[in-house]
Amino acid sequence: MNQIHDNHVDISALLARLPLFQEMTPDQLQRITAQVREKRLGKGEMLFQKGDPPRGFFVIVFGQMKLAFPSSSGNEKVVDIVGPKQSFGESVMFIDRPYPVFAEAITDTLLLHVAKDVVFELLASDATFARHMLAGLSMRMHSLVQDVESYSLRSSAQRVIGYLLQHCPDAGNGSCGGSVEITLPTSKQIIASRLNLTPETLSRIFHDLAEAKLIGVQGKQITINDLQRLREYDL
Amino acid sequence: MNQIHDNHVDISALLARLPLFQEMTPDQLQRITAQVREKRLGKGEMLFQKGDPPRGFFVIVFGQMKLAFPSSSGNEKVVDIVGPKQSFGESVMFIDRPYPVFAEAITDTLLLHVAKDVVFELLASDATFARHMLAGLSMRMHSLVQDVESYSLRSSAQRVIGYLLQHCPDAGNGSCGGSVEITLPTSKQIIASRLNLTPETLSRIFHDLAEAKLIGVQGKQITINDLQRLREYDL
DNA sequence: CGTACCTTTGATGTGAATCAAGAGTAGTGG
DNA sequence: CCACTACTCTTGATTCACATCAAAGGTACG
Repeated sequence: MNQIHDNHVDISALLARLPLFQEMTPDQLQRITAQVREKRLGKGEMLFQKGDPPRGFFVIVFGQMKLAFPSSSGNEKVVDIVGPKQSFGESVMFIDRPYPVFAEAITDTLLLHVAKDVVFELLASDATFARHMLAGLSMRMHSLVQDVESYSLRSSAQRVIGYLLQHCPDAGNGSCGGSVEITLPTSKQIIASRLNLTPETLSRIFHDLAEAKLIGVQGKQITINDLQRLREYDL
Repeated sequence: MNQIHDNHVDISALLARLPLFQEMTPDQLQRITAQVREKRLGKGEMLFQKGDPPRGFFVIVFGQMKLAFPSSSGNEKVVDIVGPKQSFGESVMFIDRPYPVFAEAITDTLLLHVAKDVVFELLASDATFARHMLAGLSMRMHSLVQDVESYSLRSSAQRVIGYLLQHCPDAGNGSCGGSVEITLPTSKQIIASRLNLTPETLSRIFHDLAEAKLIGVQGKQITINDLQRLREYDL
């Protein structure tokens, strides 16, 4: 049975596990939960379009969403791929602007929608919440800035390598020269767009890296054979 | 006499004019002011390097700073050009990370430094301040996202045109087809980097636009002859 | 088991970078 | 005030990384 048809979700428990709502009293959590709306989307369904007015932010319970710019000539630029426990749409809440991207479900997805006014109430009453919110936004800023760095001064191969390294489960272990297994979170075309590449280019880069024995590719399974050498690989 | 040598600056008055500190009681403002440090930089001086630990954020009183990524091979990527009344460095305060960019004075500059702990105190005591902070960060996120859109799916000429349109004094007036005068805020090489272009390419684009009678270029003075047609210009 | 989409591979094209000079322009000091 | 130095900006010739176009496998799913 598909998860999308399970109708009982413990919203409070889900929210409590998010960094944003940590350190929250059960009472507060209760008030939030009462105001949260569930939203189910089938694969390929649109949550909002670029230009729509935001009324709150979203948290993914299960599934995957992509945030992207539409573009004339059908192609689109994926800005972010968002998975379970992650949230999106916070920042536009705080400025009176329409969404600058659209959001589409990559797979069947269950979302929670937290209304804007709940957030503003919490902000007024709870300084910890404000700090968490600021930290969350700051994190997102940080990754965006990293992306800008990638797009601006790294080659396509370097961006792919950077992506693989970021997605190593065993993060930060510099001394380990062994092999690591990665499962790509979604299709190669979406990842290509996320990295500002065409699917063709991504395919060729994977091919080249595999030929150089740096990685192995089998569908969505990527094996990094030599973390050290991959990090140092140039061009 | 150069402004950098004027030694008396009314910090409170300056802060009061920033969106971030609007709606603040004189008492609060006083407490902040006491904790603010002035910092003077000569043209070309470095404020911080990529990798330095942040201890607060900065506000520009006069002058100009550039925020940029260093890069092997001398070239650098300018992420932002910041001018008077604008602030920078807020977001890294909220996450325990080093600066992802460096900051260098483009001209002689006077800055105010607001220490991290002052911000956290205010955050705890004043929900309005928290909202302003969130709004400020959100604005910055929004522009970064716009930049990503530009870099990803606009041609170099489109980015230049977008830049010119953004810098029209008479913003938002769609019906006016007349001419507008713009003064570039800094050197063309820095603007080129900001737009992810080489100086050569920017120069050629200006040349082409001028040849098409869409703009006039005289040093830093750009005259937009036909707003309408410039907006529609394609390639 | 066929249709629709994702992925790979090859051939070709092109936008912008790079390389290389020269032409302003601006600060500096005699 | 002019010469000297140091940039910044422009212009042209050439190169290159990546996109585009085209077509053939793979894979998944109704």
